[in-house]
Amino acid sequence: MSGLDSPVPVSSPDSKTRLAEAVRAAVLAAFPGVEGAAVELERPKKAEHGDFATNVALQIAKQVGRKPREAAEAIVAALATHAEIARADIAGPGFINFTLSRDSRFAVVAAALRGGPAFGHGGAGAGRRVLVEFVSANPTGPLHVGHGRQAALGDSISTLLEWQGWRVTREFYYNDAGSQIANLALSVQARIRQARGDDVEMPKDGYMGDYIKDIARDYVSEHFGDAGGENLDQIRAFAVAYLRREQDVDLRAFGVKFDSYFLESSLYADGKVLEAVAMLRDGGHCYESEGALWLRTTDFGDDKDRVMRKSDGTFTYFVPDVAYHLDKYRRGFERAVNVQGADHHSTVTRVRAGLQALGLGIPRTYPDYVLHQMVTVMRGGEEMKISKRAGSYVTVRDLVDEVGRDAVRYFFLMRRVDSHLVFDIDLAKSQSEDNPVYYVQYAHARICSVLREWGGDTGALAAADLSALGTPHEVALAGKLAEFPEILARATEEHSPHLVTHYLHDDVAARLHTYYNAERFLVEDEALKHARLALVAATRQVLANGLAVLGVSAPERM
RNA sequence: GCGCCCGUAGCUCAUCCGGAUAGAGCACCGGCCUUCUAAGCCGGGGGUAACAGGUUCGAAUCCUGUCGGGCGCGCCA
Repeated sequence: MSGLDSPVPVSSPDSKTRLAEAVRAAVLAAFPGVEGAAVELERPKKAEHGDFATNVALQIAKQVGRKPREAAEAIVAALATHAEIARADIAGPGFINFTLSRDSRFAVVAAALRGGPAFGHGGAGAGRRVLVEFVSANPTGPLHVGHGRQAALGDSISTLLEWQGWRVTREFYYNDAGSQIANLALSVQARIRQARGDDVEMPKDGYMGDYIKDIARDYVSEHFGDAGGENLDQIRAFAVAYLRREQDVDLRAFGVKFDSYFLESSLYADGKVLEAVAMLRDGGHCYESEGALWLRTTDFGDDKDRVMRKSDGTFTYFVPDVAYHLDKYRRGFERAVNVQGADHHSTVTRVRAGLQALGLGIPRTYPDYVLHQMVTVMRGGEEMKISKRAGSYVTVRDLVDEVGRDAVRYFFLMRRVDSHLVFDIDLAKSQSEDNPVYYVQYAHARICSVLREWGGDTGALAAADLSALGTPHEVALAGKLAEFPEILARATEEHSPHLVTHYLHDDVAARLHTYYNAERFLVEDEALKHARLALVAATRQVLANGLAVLGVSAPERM
């Protein structure tokens, strides 16, 4: 292909890295032996502060016994000529502001177009393995909105990790044997009997949603030998299979795929629970009291010790939890990320304590936890609390049916995980720029439309001559595009997809909008037209890649 | 009572491993404008970042305390 040389290696040092190294060298040249001079380059908020800024002079001023601005002058004087730097200015209390050359400013356009769907990938994971556990809903009912938030978060965090070179396994863990499942079987049994006219009560704390009646009806129609609902084991197996199937339908509609499903019961069947108990005992942190077996988790930072085996001889959930995470570690997952609701935060300390008590040298912070706050759903200015199917809560399916998968995913990712999320159904449905997902998708479709209207070879734009670019809008847009790989790297480290949503909306789509209003792209001047089309095509690529990380589609027409 | 999270413009939220004048959208006010898609544009008012201390050259950001809200504190999962 003409003009398309070998693709830019995505891991090659970019302007920022090269500049940081040059500044570090200058600092050492100006102040030999200076310590702790970590050169952090940041992208200033104000355009007049240039493309990059560093506070290194302020950091070292005291140590080297100079005023910050004097130190900054010395550093600038020591700075070797650098093709990418157009100028270096000292400003404010002692910041050094760097302005890049025009070529450097727009280098991102070719990088994004050549990188294509891979633009934004990084190598931090280096092929290591990570297990992301999320949703992990017990098969006792339809998925609720909290599970939806977990599904969106877990899937996006997984994608982010993949983009940084991690080998990711998405895993769904579920309890198929505990007391909640017994309760499910009893609830179905009661509905079977009620349906044939028996005067029976629902169990205490039974599941009251209409779906229990559906399961009862299907059970009866498929199990003629048990019209009276006598076979509780068979009912339980049927109900679990039924609800697992339902949850899978919902997850598929949501576009989430798991690589593996892990059953709590398998930990018992495979002897892993007993093995974990034996290991904990050998570790010397167990004791018997009041007829129960305890683990001294207070040795590892817990505020009280935890029961492992109850006085009735059964284990608490804590033991299989430890066995499960030991199993993750043994399967070769160097890291594990658990996405759960904040109501599980009390398990964090005790699971980690249990893993420490094994004495295997598992990292103290294994696994990582992403605990999200509550979700409430608003419609017509009022909180929506119930659904027909589930009875007492709003389901993922309700949301997806009403506003579509893209909006649900985007809305679940828009907020920091540690703040309460209000899902505004009316906003999610609206086709207006007030709706953030619509706004971002529209920006993408609009660029596609411009490129269609042009009708030229978009592949050739990667090699376009960009020397006609240079307006403030163009500089600002290109600068934001260049930030994309950094945003992804940070979102990965912090398990924070919301950084990507804000970046796409506020930084990319909004700037494109401004640019669109300020300039025409399909102008007479061929060189200018190609340069502008290359810039917007690069913008399209960034929007598409960002949406892909969120699991949201990037439509070509709207 | 104890633990974790939150408190930023009228509203919804960014910024938070310390940096420059705390940003964006909506709403409000004043002008202009009718499109490569069907997103109007420009300008303006609006802030004690809950509160009080501390650390620092510098605090929305880190630390302590107070107030307010959410969640969790069982031999339930």
